[in-house]
Amino acid sequence: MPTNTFINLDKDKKDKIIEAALNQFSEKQYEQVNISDIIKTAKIPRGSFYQYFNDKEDLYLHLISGIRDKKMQFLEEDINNSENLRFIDLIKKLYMDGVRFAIKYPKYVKMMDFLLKNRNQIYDKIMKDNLLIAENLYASLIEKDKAKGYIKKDIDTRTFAKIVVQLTSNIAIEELNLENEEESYQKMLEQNEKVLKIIEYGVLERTI
Amino acid sequence: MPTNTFINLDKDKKDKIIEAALNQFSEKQYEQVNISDIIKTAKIPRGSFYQYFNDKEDLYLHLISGIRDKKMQFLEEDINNSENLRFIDLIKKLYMDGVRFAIKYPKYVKMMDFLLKNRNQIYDKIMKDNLLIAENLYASLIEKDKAKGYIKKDIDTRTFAKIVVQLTSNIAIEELNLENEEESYQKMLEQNEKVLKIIEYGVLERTI
DNA sequence: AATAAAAGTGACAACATTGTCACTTGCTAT
DNA sequence: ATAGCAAGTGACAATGTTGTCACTTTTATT
Repeated sequence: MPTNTFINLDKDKKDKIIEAALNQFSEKQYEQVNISDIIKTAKIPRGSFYQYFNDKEDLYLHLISGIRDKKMQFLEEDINNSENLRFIDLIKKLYMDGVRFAIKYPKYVKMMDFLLKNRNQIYDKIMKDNLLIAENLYASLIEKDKAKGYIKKDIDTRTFAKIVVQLTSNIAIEELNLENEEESYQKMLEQNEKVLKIIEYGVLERTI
Repeated sequence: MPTNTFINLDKDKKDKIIEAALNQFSEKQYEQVNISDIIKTAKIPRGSFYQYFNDKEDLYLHLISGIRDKKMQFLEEDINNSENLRFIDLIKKLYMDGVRFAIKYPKYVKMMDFLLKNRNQIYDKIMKDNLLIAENLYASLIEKDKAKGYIKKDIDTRTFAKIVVQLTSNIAIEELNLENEEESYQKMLEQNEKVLKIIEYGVLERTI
């Protein structure tokens, strides 16, 4: 956790530091980022950095926690309504809002992308739990939908949940192109549609 | 590429070096591996290393190329028979042989796993092409199956191919447990069955 | 204005790692 | 046996990075 000294800093200075860190972490993977670059960009002396944060990890976790808060604001409503929706429709909504989030905060998304694609200690610390929470949430919703007769009972719940976690966190992000927001948005949504269609109905021609 | 000096080394010494490198690269990600550890384990002097290889990347690419050769031996037959099989059955076979490979050469698989989960420059150099080749091969097979009426024509070929690449390279490997080969094998196959069943038939209850 | 506490500062030691180079050893062909 | 070439060797300079610490400056309190 950052020190109180950092918390009490005036907003401008705080922002400057966060911004500098974000620039680094959205361009390189965790191990490649070094404190020297951050303090150079933020124009703070070395000693100050260590007065604000324990080390690189401390700063990183602080950034991640900020991102998580922002993301929650976006998704809160969806999750509150999860009772009323079919699982597959909830996924669609979550996904659409995820795309909105990606467009609004591209650096956050790039930073999270590095995290997702770099399985290191920090990944374990942050994501293992989160992905498992998502997987568990999905699993319970899938079970409910099975009970309601929306989803085939002979589908393995766990596997289905894993697939959704995998695909939503991986495939569509390829389409994210910061140069052209509107196009990105369209492409990511389309990609999502196509993936979910396969999940919903399968690929095999019915030959009955 | 390794130098001739390395190529001409007697097999024992070569193996010792390869083995030492493999141990490192199957336990840590590329950036985390350092030459000092490798030469310490292989018990060769620093100068020798640089007489054999240009640098870490040179050694790494050499290892990868060895792995690729080994893997090809396993999959050759499957791919030669790809004409006669439905796409979905080819995937099943490729996958089963992939599992056999994983059991037989666990360190190779762990090393490749690090590569897959660490999107860096080297990943781009090695995998981008390979995954794209796989995706393209899959896409062409999917198209053929569509023509034959095995796969629904309104499925997006590219998306389907991407999903297969994603899922086959990610989900089942979680089950790899080097402590218990037999169990690993069973679990990985089961996991594969479940994933493919969802892809084949979809998850939605038919409510017609 | 004096004092104390908090914040800011940057030089520096400690450490880690890479690639080189001058030297040594071993091998081969005459 | 010896010249000449290939291979082996490890000390070392160069580089990069981290975290600390003694000192300075600023801010708050009386």
